[in-house]
Amino acid sequence: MPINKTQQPSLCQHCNMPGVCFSLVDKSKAEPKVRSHKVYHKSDELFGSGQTFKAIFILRSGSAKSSVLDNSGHEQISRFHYPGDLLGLDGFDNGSHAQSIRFLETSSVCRIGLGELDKAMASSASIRLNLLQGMSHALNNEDKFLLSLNNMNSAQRLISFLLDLSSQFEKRGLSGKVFDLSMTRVDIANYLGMAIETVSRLLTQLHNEHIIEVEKRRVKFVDFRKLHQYLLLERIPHNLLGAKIRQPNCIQSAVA
Amino acid sequence: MPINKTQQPSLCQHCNMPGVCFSLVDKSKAEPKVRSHKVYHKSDELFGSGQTFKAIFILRSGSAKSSVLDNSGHEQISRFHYPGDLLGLDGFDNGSHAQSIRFLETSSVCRIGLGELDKAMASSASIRLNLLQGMSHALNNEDKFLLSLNNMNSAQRLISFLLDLSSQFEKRGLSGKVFDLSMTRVDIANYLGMAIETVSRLLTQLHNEHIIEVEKRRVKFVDFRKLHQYLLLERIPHNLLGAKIRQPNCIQSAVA
DNA sequence: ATTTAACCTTGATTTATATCAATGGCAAGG
DNA sequence: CCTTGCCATTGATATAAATCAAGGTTAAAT
Repeated sequence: MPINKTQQPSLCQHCNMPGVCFSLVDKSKAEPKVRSHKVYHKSDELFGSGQTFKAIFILRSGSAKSSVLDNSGHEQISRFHYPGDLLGLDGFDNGSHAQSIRFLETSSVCRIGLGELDKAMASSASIRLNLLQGMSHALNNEDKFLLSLNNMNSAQRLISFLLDLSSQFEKRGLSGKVFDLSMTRVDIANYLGMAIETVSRLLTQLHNEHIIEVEKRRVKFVDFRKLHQYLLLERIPHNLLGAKIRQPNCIQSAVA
Repeated sequence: MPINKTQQPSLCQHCNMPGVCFSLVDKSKAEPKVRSHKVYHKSDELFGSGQTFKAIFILRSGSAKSSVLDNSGHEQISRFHYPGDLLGLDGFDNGSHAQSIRFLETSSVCRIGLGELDKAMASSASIRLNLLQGMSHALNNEDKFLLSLNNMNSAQRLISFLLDLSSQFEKRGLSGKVFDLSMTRVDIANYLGMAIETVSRLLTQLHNEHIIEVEKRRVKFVDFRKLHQYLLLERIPHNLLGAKIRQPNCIQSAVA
Protein backbone atom coordinates (compact mmCIF):
# COMPACT_ATOMS: atom_id res chain seq x y z
CA MET A 1 0.00 0.00 0.00
CA PRO A 2 1.81 3.06 -1.27
CA ILE A 3 2.13 6.09 0.94
CA ASN A 4 2.53 8.93 -1.49
CA LYS A 5 -0.26 8.38 -3.88
CA THR A 6 1.03 10.42 -6.76
CA GLN A 7 -1.56 8.72 -8.86
CA GLN A 8 -4.29 10.16 -6.73
CA PRO A 9 -6.55 13.17 -7.14
CA SER A 10 -5.57 15.96 -9.44
CA LEU A 11 -7.88 18.72 -10.26
CA CYS A 12 -6.50 21.69 -12.06
CA GLN A 13 -5.96 23.43 -8.74
CA HIS A 14 -3.06 21.09 -8.06
CA CYS A 15 -1.46 21.66 -11.39
CA ASN A 16 1.82 23.54 -11.56
CA MET A 17 0.95 25.09 -14.86
CA PRO A 18 -2.61 26.31 -14.57
CA GLY A 19 -1.79 29.36 -16.63
CA VAL A 20 -0.75 27.37 -19.64
CA CYS A 21 -3.46 24.85 -19.55
CA PHE A 22 -6.92 25.87 -18.54
CA SER A 23 -6.89 29.43 -19.61
CA LEU A 24 -6.76 27.99 -23.07
CA VAL A 25 -10.13 26.50 -22.55
CA ASP A 26 -12.07 29.32 -21.11
CA LYS A 27 -10.34 32.45 -20.04
CA SER A 28 -13.47 34.06 -18.69
CA LYS A 29 -13.94 31.52 -15.95
CA ALA A 30 -11.94 32.13 -12.81
CA GLU A 31 -12.54 28.58 -11.63
CA PRO A 32 -11.96 26.46 -14.68
CA LYS A 33 -13.65 23.22 -15.25
CA VAL A 34 -11.42 20.19 -15.28
CA ARG A 35 -9.79 19.63 -18.62
CA SER A 36 -10.16 16.24 -20.14
CA HIS A 37 -7.19 14.04 -19.58
CA LYS A 38 -5.96 10.69 -20.65
CA VAL A 39 -4.97 7.80 -18.42
CA TYR A 40 -1.95 5.61 -19.05
CA HIS A 41 -0.63 2.58 -17.25
CA LYS A 42 2.70 1.29 -16.10
CA SER A 43 5.23 1.04 -18.92
CA ASP A 44 2.92 2.64 -21.48
CA GLU A 45 4.67 5.08 -23.76
CA LEU A 46 3.47 8.67 -24.08
CA PHE A 47 5.59 9.25 -27.16
CA GLY A 48 8.66 7.68 -28.64
CA SER A 49 11.94 9.03 -29.83
CA GLY A 50 11.63 10.27 -33.40
CA GLN A 51 7.89 10.72 -33.20
CA THR A 52 6.45 13.89 -34.70
CA PHE A 53 6.01 16.72 -32.27
CA LYS A 54 2.35 17.59 -32.08
CA ALA A 55 1.63 18.59 -28.52
CA ILE A 56 3.04 19.16 -25.11
CA PHE A 57 1.61 17.47 -22.05
CA ILE A 58 1.18 18.21 -18.40
CA LEU A 59 1.49 15.33 -16.02
CA ARG A 60 -1.53 15.39 -13.73
CA SER A 61 -0.86 12.33 -11.65
CA GLY A 62 1.50 9.41 -11.47
CA SER A 63 5.08 9.45 -12.64
CA ALA A 64 7.13 8.90 -15.76
CA LYS A 65 10.64 8.72 -17.07
CA SER A 66 12.22 10.41 -20.07
CA SER A 67 14.96 8.66 -21.89
CA VAL A 68 17.13 9.05 -24.93
CA LEU A 69 18.71 6.32 -26.96
CA ASP A 70 22.40 6.52 -27.66
CA ASN A 71 24.00 5.53 -30.95
CA SER A 72 24.16 1.90 -29.96
CA GLY A 73 20.50 1.84 -29.00
CA HIS A 74 20.87 1.80 -25.26
CA GLU A 75 18.49 3.63 -23.04
CA GLN A 76 19.66 6.51 -20.90
CA ILE A 77 17.14 7.96 -18.51
CA SER A 78 17.40 11.72 -18.49
CA ARG A 79 14.70 12.64 -16.03
CA PHE A 80 11.89 11.45 -13.83
CA HIS A 81 8.62 13.33 -13.95
CA TYR A 82 6.05 14.11 -11.29
CA PRO A 83 2.65 15.78 -11.30
CA GLY A 84 2.71 19.29 -12.68
CA ASP A 85 5.71 18.66 -14.89
CA LEU A 86 5.64 19.70 -18.52
CA LEU A 87 6.35 16.83 -20.88
CA GLY A 88 7.48 16.92 -24.46
CA LEU A 89 9.37 20.20 -24.51
CA ASP A 90 12.22 18.49 -26.31
CA GLY A 91 10.11 18.46 -29.45
CA PHE A 92 10.46 22.15 -30.20
CA ASP A 93 14.05 21.61 -31.24
CA ASN A 94 13.48 20.09 -34.65
CA GLY A 95 9.86 19.11 -34.81
CA SER A 96 10.25 15.58 -33.59
CA HIS A 97 10.85 14.18 -30.16
CA ALA A 98 14.43 13.45 -29.19
CA GLN A 99 13.30 11.62 -26.11
CA SER A 100 10.72 9.05 -25.30
CA ILE A 101 8.55 9.07 -22.23
CA ARG A 102 7.31 6.01 -20.42
CA PHE A 103 5.06 5.85 -17.39
CA LEU A 104 6.22 4.22 -14.18
CA GLU A 105 2.74 3.69 -12.80
CA THR A 106 -0.85 4.50 -13.67
CA SER A 107 -0.83 8.18 -14.58
CA SER A 108 -2.85 10.84 -16.30
CA VAL A 109 -1.85 13.70 -18.54
CA CYS A 110 -3.42 16.78 -20.12
CA ARG A 111 -2.63 17.32 -23.73
CA ILE A 112 -2.09 20.74 -25.26
CA GLY A 113 -1.84 20.77 -29.01
CA LEU A 114 0.73 23.01 -30.61
CA GLY A 115 -1.85 25.20 -32.31
CA GLU A 116 -3.68 25.71 -29.07
CA LEU A 117 -0.42 26.49 -27.34
CA ASP A 118 0.75 29.03 -29.84
CA LYS A 119 -2.57 30.80 -29.81
CA ALA A 120 -2.35 31.01 -26.06
CA MET A 121 1.18 32.32 -26.18
CA ALA A 122 0.26 35.00 -28.65
CA SER A 123 -2.51 36.24 -26.45
CA SER A 124 -1.15 35.97 -22.96
CA ALA A 125 2.08 37.28 -21.49
CA SER A 126 1.70 35.13 -18.42
CA ILE A 127 1.45 31.98 -20.50
CA ARG A 128 4.55 32.96 -22.40
CA LEU A 129 6.34 33.44 -19.14
CA ASN A 130 5.01 30.21 -17.69
CA LEU A 131 6.28 28.21 -20.58
CA LEU A 132 9.67 29.85 -20.68
CA GLN A 133 9.93 29.39 -16.95
CA GLY A 134 9.09 25.73 -17.27
CA MET A 135 11.79 25.21 -19.85
CA SER A 136 14.30 27.30 -18.01
CA HIS A 137 13.57 25.38 -14.86
CA ALA A 138 14.08 22.08 -16.62
CA LEU A 139 17.35 23.37 -17.97
CA ASN A 140 18.55 24.50 -14.56
CA ASN A 141 17.61 21.24 -12.94
CA GLU A 142 19.50 19.46 -15.63
CA ASP A 143 22.58 21.51 -14.91
CA LYS A 144 22.30 20.94 -11.21
CA PHE A 145 22.06 17.25 -11.84
CA LEU A 146 25.03 17.30 -14.13
CA LEU A 147 26.92 18.98 -11.37
CA SER A 148 26.16 16.23 -8.92
CA LEU A 149 27.26 13.54 -11.29
CA ASN A 150 30.58 15.18 -11.85
CA ASN A 151 31.62 16.15 -8.35
CA MET A 152 30.18 13.45 -6.24
CA ASN A 153 30.93 9.91 -5.34
CA SER A 154 28.26 7.26 -5.62
CA ALA A 155 26.92 7.69 -2.11
CA GLN A 156 26.48 11.39 -2.65
CA ARG A 157 24.77 10.89 -5.98
CA LEU A 158 22.30 8.51 -4.49
CA ILE A 159 21.66 10.76 -1.52
CA SER A 160 21.14 13.77 -3.77
CA PHE A 161 18.70 11.74 -5.76
CA LEU A 162 16.74 10.73 -2.68
CA LEU A 163 16.74 14.26 -1.29
CA ASP A 164 15.60 15.58 -4.63
CA LEU A 165 12.76 13.10 -4.69
CA SER A 166 11.89 14.12 -1.17
CA SER A 167 11.66 17.77 -2.11
CA GLN A 168 9.64 16.93 -5.20
CA PHE A 169 7.08 15.22 -2.99
CA GLU A 170 7.02 18.01 -0.45
CA LYS A 171 6.48 20.60 -3.17
CA ARG A 172 3.38 18.64 -4.06
CA GLY A 173 2.08 18.52 -0.54
CA LEU A 174 3.05 14.92 0.10
CA SER A 175 5.39 13.53 2.69
CA GLY A 176 9.03 14.12 1.97
CA LYS A 177 10.00 11.86 4.83
CA VAL A 178 8.42 8.58 3.73
CA PHE A 179 7.63 7.63 0.20
CA ASP A 180 7.61 4.85 -2.32
CA LEU A 181 9.97 4.84 -5.24
CA SER A 182 8.08 4.38 -8.46
CA MET A 183 11.19 3.32 -10.35
CA THR A 184 13.28 0.17 -10.14
CA ARG A 185 16.86 -0.02 -8.90
CA VAL A 186 17.86 -0.51 -12.50
CA ASP A 187 16.29 2.81 -13.41
CA ILE A 188 18.00 4.55 -10.53
CA ALA A 189 21.35 3.06 -11.48
CA ASN A 190 20.87 4.05 -15.09
CA TYR A 191 19.85 7.58 -14.14
CA LEU A 192 22.74 8.08 -11.75
CA GLY A 193 25.26 6.38 -13.97
CA MET A 194 26.27 3.57 -11.70
CA ALA A 195 25.92 -0.18 -11.39
CA ILE A 196 22.77 -1.50 -9.83
CA GLU A 197 24.86 -3.46 -7.34
CA THR A 198 26.27 -0.18 -6.11
CA VAL A 199 22.80 1.27 -5.65
CA SER A 200 21.76 -1.78 -3.72
CA ARG A 201 24.85 -1.82 -1.52
CA LEU A 202 24.58 1.87 -0.72
CA LEU A 203 20.93 1.61 0.23
CA THR A 204 21.77 -1.27 2.52
CA GLN A 205 24.66 0.65 4.01
CA LEU A 206 22.58 3.76 4.70
CA HIS A 207 19.96 1.52 6.22
CA ASN A 208 22.49 -0.18 8.48
CA GLU A 209 23.84 3.19 9.59
CA HIS A 210 20.30 4.14 10.61
CA ILE A 211 20.28 7.11 8.26
CA ILE A 212 17.39 5.91 6.17
CA GLU A 213 15.15 2.88 6.29
CA VAL A 214 14.62 0.97 3.10
CA GLU A 215 12.25 -1.85 2.49
CA LYS A 216 11.69 -2.71 -1.12
CA ARG A 217 10.45 0.43 -2.80
CA ARG A 218 9.62 2.17 0.46
CA VAL A 219 12.11 4.77 1.70
CA LYS A 220 11.98 6.50 5.06
CA PHE A 221 14.34 9.26 6.13
CA VAL A 222 15.57 8.79 9.68
CA ASP A 223 18.52 11.13 10.09
CA PHE A 224 18.53 14.12 7.77
CA ARG A 225 21.49 15.65 9.58
CA LYS A 226 23.78 12.71 8.86
CA LEU A 227 22.47 12.59 5.32
CA HIS A 228 23.52 16.16 4.70
CA GLN A 229 26.84 15.52 6.37
CA TYR A 230 27.52 12.81 3.85
CA LEU A 231 26.73 15.28 1.16
CA LEU A 232 28.88 18.12 2.35
CA LEU A 233 31.82 16.78 4.30
CA GLU A 234 32.70 13.72 2.34
CA ARG A 235 34.90 14.78 -0.47
CA ILE A 236 36.81 17.61 -2.04
CA PRO A 237 36.01 17.54 -5.72
CA HIS A 238 39.14 16.50 -7.55
CA ASN A 239 38.50 18.22 -10.79
CA LEU A 240 37.59 21.56 -9.37
CA LEU A 241 40.64 22.35 -7.35
CA GLY A 242 42.25 24.07 -10.27
CA ALA A 243 39.14 25.80 -11.48
CA LYS A 244 39.32 28.90 -9.36
CA ILE A 245 37.06 31.75 -10.13
CA ARG A 246 38.98 34.61 -11.48
CA GLN A 247 37.94 38.20 -11.15
CA PRO A 248 37.39 39.98 -14.42
CA ASN A 249 40.55 41.81 -15.35
CA CYS A 250 38.79 44.86 -16.53
CA ILE A 251 35.51 45.12 -18.28
CA GLN A 252 36.50 46.86 -21.44
CA SER A 253 33.73 47.38 -23.86
CA ALA A 254 33.06 49.00 -27.14
CA VAL A 255 30.17 49.51 -29.46
CA ALA A 256 30.63 48.56 -33.04
CA MET B 1 47.95 32.25 -34.72
CA PRO B 2 44.55 30.66 -34.22
CA ILE B 3 42.94 28.85 -37.07
CA ASN B 4 39.30 29.09 -36.28
CA LYS B 5 38.85 32.74 -35.61
CA THR B 6 35.62 32.54 -33.70
CA GLN B 7 36.31 36.05 -32.56
CA GLN B 8 36.26 37.28 -36.14
CA PRO B 9 33.60 38.93 -38.25
CA SER B 10 30.01 38.66 -37.28
CA LEU B 11 27.36 40.56 -39.03
CA CYS B 12 23.80 39.64 -38.36
CA GLN B 13 23.84 37.39 -41.40
CA HIS B 14 25.98 34.93 -39.49
CA CYS B 15 23.80 34.92 -36.47
CA ASN B 16 21.85 31.78 -35.60
CA MET B 17 18.96 33.74 -34.23
CA PRO B 18 18.32 36.53 -36.68
CA GLY B 19 14.62 36.19 -36.13
CA VAL B 20 14.79 37.02 -32.50
CA CYS B 21 17.25 39.79 -32.70
CA PHE B 22 17.10 42.14 -35.61
CA SER B 23 13.48 42.05 -36.37
CA LEU B 24 13.10 43.79 -33.07
CA VAL B 25 14.97 46.73 -34.43
CA ASP B 26 13.34 47.30 -37.72
CA LYS B 27 10.96 44.77 -39.09
CA SER B 28 10.43 46.60 -42.33
CA LYS B 29 14.01 46.18 -43.45
CA ALA B 30 14.81 42.86 -45.08
CA GLU B 31 18.53 43.46 -44.67
CA PRO B 32 18.85 44.70 -41.14
CA LYS B 33 21.54 47.03 -40.07
CA VAL B 34 23.99 45.65 -37.58
CA ARG B 35 22.76 45.81 -34.04
CA SER B 36 25.02 47.40 -31.52
CA HIS B 37 27.01 44.91 -29.55
CA LYS B 38 29.34 44.90 -26.63
CA VAL B 39 32.86 43.51 -26.57
CA TYR B 40 34.26 41.53 -23.67
CA HIS B 41 37.67 40.07 -23.04
CA LYS B 42 39.10 36.85 -21.75
CA SER B 43 37.81 35.95 -18.29
CA ASP B 44 35.36 38.85 -18.18
CA GLU B 45 32.01 37.93 -16.71
CA LEU B 46 28.79 38.51 -18.66
CA PHE B 47 26.68 37.93 -15.59
CA GLY B 48 27.13 36.19 -12.30
CA SER B 49 25.14 33.60 -10.44
CA GLY B 50 22.38 35.26 -8.46
CA GLN B 51 22.34 38.36 -10.60
CA THR B 52 18.95 39.75 -11.58
CA PHE B 53 17.65 38.55 -14.91
CA LYS B 54 17.23 41.54 -17.18
CA ALA B 55 18.12 40.39 -20.64
CA ILE B 56 19.14 37.53 -22.81
CA PHE B 57 22.18 37.70 -25.05
CA ILE B 58 23.30 36.32 -28.34
CA LEU B 59 26.94 35.47 -28.69
CA ARG B 60 28.19 37.09 -31.90
CA SER B 61 31.82 36.10 -31.77
CA GLY B 62 34.30 34.42 -29.47
CA SER B 63 33.44 31.82 -26.89
CA ALA B 64 32.30 31.52 -23.31
CA LYS B 65 31.58 29.05 -20.57
CA SER B 66 28.55 28.74 -18.30
CA SER B 67 29.03 27.46 -14.84
CA VAL B 68 27.08 26.84 -11.69
CA LEU B 69 28.41 26.85 -8.17
CA ASP B 70 27.63 23.90 -5.97
CA ASN B 71 26.83 24.16 -2.26
CA SER B 72 30.47 24.23 -1.32
CA GLY B 73 31.23 27.00 -3.78
CA HIS B 74 33.02 24.98 -6.40
CA GLU B 75 32.63 25.74 -10.04
CA GLN B 76 31.03 23.26 -12.39
CA ILE B 77 31.09 24.14 -16.05
CA SER B 78 27.79 23.26 -17.61
CA ARG B 79 28.36 24.34 -21.18
CA PHE B 80 30.64 26.05 -23.65
CA HIS B 81 29.17 28.63 -25.97
CA TYR B 82 29.93 29.55 -29.54
CA PRO B 83 28.71 32.26 -31.91
CA GLY B 84 24.97 32.23 -32.42
CA ASP B 85 24.25 30.68 -29.03
CA LEU B 86 21.62 32.19 -26.79
CA LEU B 87 22.97 33.13 -23.40
CA GLY B 88 21.09 33.74 -20.18
CA LEU B 89 18.08 31.52 -20.71
CA ASP B 90 18.52 30.12 -17.23
CA GLY B 91 17.19 33.39 -15.85
CA PHE B 92 13.58 32.76 -16.78
CA ASP B 93 13.30 30.19 -14.05
CA ASN B 94 13.06 32.47 -11.07
CA GLY B 95 14.06 35.90 -12.21
CA SER B 96 17.72 35.62 -11.36
CA HIS B 97 20.54 33.80 -13.03
CA ALA B 98 21.39 30.36 -11.73
CA GLN B 99 24.54 30.28 -13.76
CA SER B 100 27.37 32.64 -14.46
CA ILE B 101 28.96 33.16 -17.83
CA ARG B 102 32.59 33.96 -18.40
CA PHE B 103 34.33 34.59 -21.70
CA LEU B 104 37.20 32.43 -22.83
CA GLU B 105 38.57 34.93 -25.30
CA THR B 106 37.72 38.33 -26.72
CA SER B 107 34.06 38.08 -27.68
CA SER B 108 31.06 40.18 -28.52
CA VAL B 109 27.39 39.83 -27.65
CA CYS B 110 24.08 41.37 -28.59
CA ARG B 111 21.81 42.21 -25.73
CA ILE B 112 18.05 41.82 -25.87
CA GLY B 113 16.21 43.27 -22.92
CA LEU B 114 13.30 41.34 -21.49
CA GLY B 115 10.76 43.99 -22.43
CA GLU B 116 12.00 44.04 -25.98
CA LEU B 117 11.90 40.27 -26.08
CA ASP B 118 8.40 39.91 -24.78
CA LYS B 119 7.10 42.50 -27.18
CA ALA B 120 8.70 40.60 -30.00
CA MET B 121 7.24 37.32 -28.82
CA ALA B 122 3.79 38.77 -28.59
CA SER B 123 3.95 40.00 -32.13
CA SER B 124 5.74 37.27 -34.01
CA ALA B 125 5.06 33.57 -34.15
CA SER B 126 8.44 32.90 -35.69
CA ILE B 127 10.23 34.60 -32.83
CA ARG B 128 8.24 32.56 -30.35
CA LEU B 129 9.24 29.44 -32.18
CA ASN B 130 12.87 30.51 -32.46
CA LEU B 131 13.15 31.04 -28.77
CA LEU B 132 11.42 27.83 -27.82
CA GLN B 133 13.58 26.01 -30.31
CA GLY B 134 16.69 27.52 -28.82
CA MET B 135 15.73 26.40 -25.35
CA SER B 136 14.60 23.01 -26.48
CA HIS B 137 17.83 22.58 -28.34
CA ALA B 138 19.85 23.50 -25.28
CA LEU B 139 17.85 21.00 -23.28
CA ASN B 140 18.40 18.24 -25.78
CA ASN B 141 22.10 18.91 -25.99
CA GLU B 142 22.24 18.77 -22.25
CA ASP B 143 20.58 15.38 -22.25
CA LYS B 144 22.86 14.07 -24.92
CA PHE B 145 25.81 15.21 -22.91
CA LEU B 146 24.47 13.64 -19.78
CA LEU B 147 24.16 10.44 -21.68
CA SER B 148 27.79 10.48 -22.69
CA LEU B 149 28.95 11.04 -19.16
CA ASN B 150 27.01 8.10 -17.91
CA ASN B 151 27.74 5.44 -20.48
CA MET B 152 31.21 6.23 -21.58
CA ASN B 153 34.70 5.79 -20.32
CA SER B 154 37.07 8.72 -20.18
CA ALA B 155 38.45 8.25 -23.66
CA GLN B 156 34.97 8.22 -25.11
CA ARG B 157 33.93 11.29 -23.21
CA LEU B 158 36.90 13.21 -24.43
CA ILE B 159 36.39 12.06 -27.98
CA SER B 160 32.71 13.00 -27.89
CA PHE B 161 33.72 16.37 -26.64
CA LEU B 162 36.20 16.89 -29.45
CA LEU B 163 33.77 15.66 -32.07
CA ASP B 164 31.10 17.92 -30.69
CA LEU B 165 33.46 20.89 -30.89
CA SER B 166 34.29 19.88 -34.42
CA SER B 167 30.67 19.86 -35.46
CA GLN B 168 30.07 23.17 -33.70
CA PHE B 169 32.79 24.71 -35.82
CA GLU B 170 31.54 23.14 -39.01
CA LYS B 171 28.03 24.38 -38.37
CA ARG B 172 29.54 27.84 -38.30
CA GLY B 173 31.40 27.42 -41.54
CA LEU B 174 34.80 26.92 -39.94
CA SER B 175 37.09 23.94 -40.16
CA GLY B 176 35.97 20.96 -38.14
CA LYS B 177 39.26 19.24 -38.83
CA VAL B 178 41.73 21.68 -37.32
CA PHE B 179 40.93 24.13 -34.59
CA ASP B 180 42.18 25.76 -31.44
CA LEU B 181 40.62 24.99 -28.10
CA SER B 182 39.64 28.17 -26.35
CA MET B 183 39.46 26.50 -22.97
CA THR B 184 42.17 25.12 -20.72
CA ARG B 185 42.67 21.46 -19.89
CA VAL B 186 41.32 22.26 -16.46
CA ASP B 187 38.08 23.50 -18.01
CA ILE B 188 37.79 20.39 -20.14
CA ALA B 189 38.41 18.14 -17.16
CA ASN B 190 35.87 20.01 -15.10
CA TYR B 191 33.31 19.86 -17.88
CA LEU B 192 33.80 16.17 -18.54
CA GLY B 193 34.07 15.26 -14.89
CA MET B 194 37.53 13.83 -14.88
CA ALA B 195 41.00 14.64 -13.58
CA ILE B 196 43.13 16.93 -15.68
CA GLU B 197 45.87 14.32 -15.68
CA THR B 198 43.47 11.99 -17.42
CA VAL B 199 42.68 14.57 -20.07
CA SER B 200 46.34 15.14 -20.67
CA ARG B 201 47.21 11.45 -20.84
CA LEU B 202 44.37 10.70 -23.24
CA LEU B 203 45.29 13.52 -25.58
CA THR B 204 48.84 12.25 -25.61
CA GLN B 205 47.66 8.72 -26.23
CA LEU B 206 45.42 9.68 -29.13
CA HIS B 207 48.27 11.70 -30.53
CA ASN B 208 50.68 8.75 -30.29
CA GLU B 209 48.16 6.49 -31.97
CA HIS B 210 48.04 8.98 -34.86
CA ILE B 211 44.33 9.52 -34.42
CA ILE B 212 44.58 13.20 -33.68
CA GLU B 213 47.45 15.62 -33.49
CA VAL B 214 47.65 17.85 -30.47
CA GLU B 215 50.00 20.71 -29.89
CA LYS B 216 49.10 22.97 -27.03
CA ARG B 217 45.61 24.23 -27.76
CA ARG B 218 45.68 23.20 -31.40
CA VAL B 219 43.82 20.04 -32.31
CA LYS B 220 43.91 18.33 -35.69
CA PHE B 221 41.85 15.30 -36.61
CA VAL B 222 43.85 12.72 -38.50
CA ASP B 223 41.80 9.53 -38.44
CA PHE B 224 38.07 10.04 -38.03
CA ARG B 225 37.39 6.38 -38.64
CA LYS B 226 39.46 5.20 -35.70
CA LEU B 227 37.98 7.96 -33.61
CA HIS B 228 34.49 6.67 -34.24
CA GLN B 229 35.63 3.14 -33.62
CA TYR B 230 36.78 4.16 -30.18
CA LEU B 231 33.37 5.61 -29.63
CA LEU B 232 31.31 2.68 -30.80
CA LEU B 233 33.18 -0.52 -30.26
CA GLU B 234 34.88 0.07 -26.99
CA ARG B 235 32.46 -0.76 -24.29
CA ILE B 236 29.10 -2.23 -23.46
CA PRO B 237 27.48 0.14 -21.04
CA HIS B 238 27.31 -1.60 -17.68
CA ASN B 239 24.28 0.10 -16.27
CA LEU B 240 22.11 -0.33 -19.31
CA LEU B 241 22.15 -4.03 -19.72
CA GLY B 242 19.13 -4.44 -17.52
CA ALA B 243 17.23 -1.49 -18.91
CA LYS B 244 15.60 -3.13 -21.85
CA ILE B 245 12.89 -1.31 -23.65
CA ARG B 246 9.61 -2.92 -23.04
CA GLN B 247 6.70 -2.72 -25.37
CA PRO B 248 3.65 -1.09 -23.88
CA ASN B 249 1.39 -3.81 -22.52
CA CYS B 250 -1.69 -2.28 -23.88
CA ILE B 251 -2.47 1.36 -24.21
CA GLN B 252 -5.58 1.59 -22.16
CA SER B 253 -6.96 5.04 -21.88
CA ALA B 254 -9.94 6.82 -20.48
CA VAL B 255 -11.30 10.30 -20.44
CA ALA B 256 -12.25 11.74 -17.07
C1' DA C 1 64.27 41.40 -18.06
C1' DT C 2 63.21 38.74 -14.32
C1' DT C 3 60.00 36.64 -11.38
C1' DT C 4 55.84 34.38 -10.49
C1' DA C 5 52.00 31.92 -11.37
C1' DA C 6 49.22 29.28 -14.44
C1' DC C 7 49.15 25.49 -17.34
C1' DC C 8 50.44 21.02 -18.91
C1' DT C 9 52.72 16.54 -18.92
C1' DT C 10 54.38 12.07 -17.20
C1' DG C 11 55.12 8.35 -13.75
C1' DA C 12 53.93 5.52 -9.47
C1' DT C 13 50.38 4.23 -6.40
C1' DT C 14 45.83 3.85 -4.45
C1' DT C 15 40.98 3.42 -4.40
C1' DA C 16 36.26 3.64 -5.65
C1' DT C 17 33.34 1.26 -8.13
C1' DA C 18 32.41 -1.85 -11.99
C1' DT C 19 32.24 -6.55 -13.12
C1' DC C 20 31.58 -11.42 -12.25
C1' DA C 21 28.99 -14.79 -9.83
C1' DA C 22 25.49 -16.87 -7.22
C1' DT C 23 21.10 -16.80 -4.67
C1' DG C 24 16.41 -15.53 -3.01
C1' DG C 25 11.90 -13.39 -3.36
C1' DC C 26 8.04 -11.53 -5.68
C1' DA C 27 4.77 -10.79 -9.42
C1' DA C 28 2.77 -11.83 -13.75
C1' DG C 29 1.10 -15.14 -16.75
C1' DG C 30 -0.06 -19.70 -18.07
C1' DC D 1 -1.06 -23.83 -8.69
C1' DC D 2 3.31 -23.73 -10.75
C1' DT D 3 6.75 -21.54 -13.45
C1' DT D 4 9.22 -18.07 -15.66
C1' DG D 5 11.43 -14.00 -15.59
C1' DC D 6 12.22 -9.61 -13.26
C1' DC D 7 14.08 -7.48 -9.38
C1' DA D 8 17.12 -7.11 -5.63
C1' DT D 9 20.90 -8.41 -2.53
C1' DT D 10 25.55 -9.81 -1.18
C1' DG D 11 30.38 -11.38 -1.75
C1' DA D 12 34.89 -11.74 -4.33
C1' DT D 13 37.75 -9.81 -7.76
C1' DA D 14 39.40 -6.72 -11.36
C1' DT D 15 40.31 -2.30 -13.27
C1' DA D 16 39.75 2.43 -14.81
C1' DA D 17 40.78 6.50 -13.32
C1' DA D 18 41.80 9.46 -9.24
C1' DT D 19 45.38 10.89 -6.36
C1' DC D 20 50.10 11.90 -5.14
C1' DA D 21 54.37 13.67 -6.75
C1' DA D 22 57.57 16.09 -9.50
C1' DG D 23 59.27 18.68 -13.45
C1' DG D 24 58.84 21.53 -17.52
C1' DT D 25 56.83 25.09 -20.35
C1' DT D 26 54.35 29.25 -21.33
C1' DA D 27 52.28 33.51 -20.22
C1' DA D 28 51.52 37.28 -17.23
C1' DA D 29 53.02 40.60 -13.97
C1' DT D 30 56.51 43.43 -11.69
